[in-house]
Amino acid sequence: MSKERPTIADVAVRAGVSKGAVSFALNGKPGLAQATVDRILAAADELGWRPSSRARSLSVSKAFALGLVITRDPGVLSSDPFFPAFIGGVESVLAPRGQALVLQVVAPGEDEEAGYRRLAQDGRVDGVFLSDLRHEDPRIDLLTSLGLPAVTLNRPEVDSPFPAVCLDDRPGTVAVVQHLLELGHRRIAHVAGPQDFVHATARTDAFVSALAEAGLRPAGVETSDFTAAGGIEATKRLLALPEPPTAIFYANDRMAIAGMGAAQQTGLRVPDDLSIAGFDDSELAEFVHPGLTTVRADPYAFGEAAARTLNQLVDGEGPVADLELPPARLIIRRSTANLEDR
Amino acid sequence: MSKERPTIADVAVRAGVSKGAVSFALNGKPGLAQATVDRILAAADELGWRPSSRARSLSVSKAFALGLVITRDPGVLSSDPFFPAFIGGVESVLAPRGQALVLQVVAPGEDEEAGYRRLAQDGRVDGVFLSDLRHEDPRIDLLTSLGLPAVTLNRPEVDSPFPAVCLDDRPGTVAVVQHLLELGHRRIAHVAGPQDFVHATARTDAFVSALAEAGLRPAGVETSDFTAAGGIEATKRLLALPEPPTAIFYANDRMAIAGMGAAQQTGLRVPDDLSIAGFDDSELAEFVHPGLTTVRADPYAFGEAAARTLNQLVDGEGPVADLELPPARLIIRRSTANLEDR
DNA sequence: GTGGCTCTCTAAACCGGTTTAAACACTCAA
DNA sequence: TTGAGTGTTTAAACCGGTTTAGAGAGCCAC
Repeated sequence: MSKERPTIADVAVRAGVSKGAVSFALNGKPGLAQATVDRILAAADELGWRPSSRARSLSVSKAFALGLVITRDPGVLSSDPFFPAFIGGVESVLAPRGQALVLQVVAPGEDEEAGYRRLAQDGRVDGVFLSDLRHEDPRIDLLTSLGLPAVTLNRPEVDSPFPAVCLDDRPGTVAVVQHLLELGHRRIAHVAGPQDFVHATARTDAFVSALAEAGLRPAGVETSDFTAAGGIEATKRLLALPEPPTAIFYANDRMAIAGMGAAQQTGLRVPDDLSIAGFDDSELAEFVHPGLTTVRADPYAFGEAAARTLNQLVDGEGPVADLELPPARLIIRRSTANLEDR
Repeated sequence: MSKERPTIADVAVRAGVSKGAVSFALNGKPGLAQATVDRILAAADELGWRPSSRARSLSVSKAFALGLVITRDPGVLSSDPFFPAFIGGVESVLAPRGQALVLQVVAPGEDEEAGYRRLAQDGRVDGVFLSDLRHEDPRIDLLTSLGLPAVTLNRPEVDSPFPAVCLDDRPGTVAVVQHLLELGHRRIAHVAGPQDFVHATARTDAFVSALAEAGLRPAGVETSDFTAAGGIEATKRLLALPEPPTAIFYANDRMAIAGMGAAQQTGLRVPDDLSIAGFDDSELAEFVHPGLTTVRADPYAFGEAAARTLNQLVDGEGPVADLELPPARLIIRRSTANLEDR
């Protein structure tokens, strides 16, 4: 029952033309009589022929695929709201073009470099998305030397030959701080992400400088790791300070939700005793109790934009411009409240 | 600086042999003198040559890639703890073999069939994982007619020519019910997943029959959609019953956590007034307040097993047996408590 | 010396497309 | 009648591997 797939030669025979003619017709190249084109396409249709991407890949030296290497512990990845939505956005661009997305998950301990190397040297992808940028990110040089086109998610600090698609976290962060200030908070702390990540430090920096603008200093900044467990630890340390904060801004929702649980466990009421804000607007943020004030980005649109930009680069039609997406914005829910309300 | 990649011909010249010899040496085929093999491998090494997977694909008619089509709304996918971990497990098998994972995310409304068709007809993958099995799942027939090897995640109800890798949800579900019964609960309700999914009904059925075994009937069964919003709606309906449940078992953690928030919002205390249990043991389950009693499967191991099985099938060495993984098991936390404790 | 055997190795076909150079058919102008 | 020009089509090379049939070389036995 596994009918052999027809090849271009079958179509050629059926239409009474040469292989080359079929190829021309399929790709809309000029030089064929319209009648011939019609006849060829009809024959292809009748045979249900679709060109083998394997053969095409070989002859045009393109993979018709883009790659995404996710360097993250699979366990932690589970509850990361970013990638699934991002991938959805990427797919929405790739699918209509007949491209595929090649995914690679490497645990932090493993050889991340090897992941990119494999993708490049096997010629499996035409370009990759560079996410979770780090300071002095070695991957920029790696990809340059591999000759693999890439798009960076946000702008790296090192000199980069690659276009960047950017979603500025800072306005959202600043909005959180202002919101908390307006509510009367003065002792505001921050649970940051790992400081080797550019986006983590961006949020931290924006937080600190927004406070500075109001003449305040952070009530505490705890560096954590974006995980729920880490969020709890950081929360405990902050609450144990001689002058504990009245509000905490977390660098992601997961830490915020976990931190909120930890605070509640110690008997604190949120938001009466402690205001809490997160970052991501993950699905649960709206539905935990109380609903989490957070910052919403649009990872789906991020994925779309990144895929489009990477394709522009891969297609090689002129220089590719950086792209700035609408910034993340504040979503106010019940987890933050007026300091006087208690 | 983009040094042209060396080809097998370059290696052949350098080693002073024919292309065929290089191929033999690389693939460990017999018939070459050991000295020659060494010389060839050395030459390949010096040139940094790795065979192009494009060319290999074409000549051996294999893609060296497996496919996963995820039919789910990207927004909902965000907080699904299953796939990322599953993919991590798959990768752990694929990476050492030099295989790639091709991912496709299609929104429920879109043409899911087209997703599989593309993967098959483009010859992009050698086989696919069939997840989220549905009743009378049309994809079994589709893949059969496409001639695309597959492995099903759990056993489909329709006759299937594909091996199944199974992780039984029922023991975990039964354990939840028994746990709640032991705590003294008699009015136990269930928030189910969409009943067109096999795994959703499996949990529901196990729930109902476990209760029946104790001579009880469900205090209510609300079918929902695995989302946080759906979990809240279902919870409200259950709590509005004339005889509301004292315990609710949710078909996944996301609905459970959201439902817990909803219950708390109405003034109910968890677990004092209402016990809550989930399913998945997602990262947040441990850290919400109170910690969520739930059922833990091992999606990473699931991914490993599925990838191994699919590769066996693709490699075509004899019949492939179904595989049964250790069942999910109960994790008891603070969200469930003795009925008398209040 | 010849046939047969084993051990190495190579030339060439092949996978299924794309692309280039050239051939062919036809018209039109000189 | 010839030549140039235009439009259409094809044959063949090519992408970079794998695989098959067979060529040589060396050795042994008869």
